[in-house]
Amino acid sequence: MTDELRIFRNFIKKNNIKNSRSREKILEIFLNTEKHISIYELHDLVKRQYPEIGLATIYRAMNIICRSDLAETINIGDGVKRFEHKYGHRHHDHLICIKCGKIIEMHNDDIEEIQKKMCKKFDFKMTDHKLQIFGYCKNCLD
Amino acid sequence: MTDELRIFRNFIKKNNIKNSRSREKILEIFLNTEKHISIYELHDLVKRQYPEIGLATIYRAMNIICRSDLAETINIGDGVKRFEHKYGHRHHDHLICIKCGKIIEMHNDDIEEIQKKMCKKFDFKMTDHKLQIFGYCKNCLD
DNA sequence: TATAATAATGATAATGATTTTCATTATTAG
DNA sequence: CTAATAATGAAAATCATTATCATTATTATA
Ligand SMILES: [Mn+2]
Ligand SMILES: [Mn+2]
Ligand SMILES: [Zn+2]
Ligand SMILES: [Zn+2]
Repeated sequence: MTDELRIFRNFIKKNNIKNSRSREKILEIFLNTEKHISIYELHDLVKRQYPEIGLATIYRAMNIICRSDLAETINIGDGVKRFEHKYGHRHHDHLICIKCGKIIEMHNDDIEEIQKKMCKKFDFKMTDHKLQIFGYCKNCLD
Repeated sequence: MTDELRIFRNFIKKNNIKNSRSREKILEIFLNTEKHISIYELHDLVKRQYPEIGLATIYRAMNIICRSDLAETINIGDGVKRFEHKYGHRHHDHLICIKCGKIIEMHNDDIEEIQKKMCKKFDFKMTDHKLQIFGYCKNCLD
């Protein structure tokens, strides 16, 4: 059994949620993609193997998967939530190509440090942050 | 006439848009608030002086005001776009209190510099970026 | 294993922000 | 002043997401 499945089942047990075949299939398919994936795209993927699974079930499953800390959402401002793996992936920021939609992941410790410093300056207790850089990726520069 | 009104009328002229009383009133009221304001809130404000102005007109006006670079949108992830002044306000990032909704503005040149460096590293041509830090403001810490 | 309690499901309706449509009104060039 | 056309408000449409509800699946326990 994978770490992720173990974590998921633990979360299910701890929260008086019942097990469900569908939900574990959704988790499996989500974990097998490396995209920043929307509900709609994930539903499409899931339907290929399990055509009977409805959209609402994907919403409900991804909600629980996020609460179990296996996924988190990103919002690039186009009105659609996307999901990415959280387990085994350290915090990172995103470079988002406004032409092709490509999302590049990056991390920089200095930025993180300065952020903390700025929070201290404003007596602000940070719980989370997101840095998104919009522009053109390598391939989309003429 | 204010700088802003001049810029606005120039933009109107350059883009074959007709002048409109309502639109300039919306602009005026928007410029008189210093909040990060939603369409709904702005409509409420506008209705006090001009009860006949409809919601769609606020949407249409703010869209043009943004295109004229007098305003820009921020999206703090609650599904509602907010607008803030752009003219005469340099770029800044936001600390967003997840309890009371307060938005603190901050700017740090080092962060901006590192961002540019990271873009170079990935051959990415930045057009825009946003950094949002979520947490608790001074007043909301117990 | 059978059963009762209850959570999960899919279809569909509801919601909320935003956009579009359309008939009417306002602006503007000539 | 008039014709052309953009702007308007009301209402309908759209789109992502959430809630509802009757049915099905899971699970604890008798
Ligand atoms: Mn990512
Ligand atoms: Mn601001
Ligand atoms: Zn690209
Ligand atoms: Zn606060």
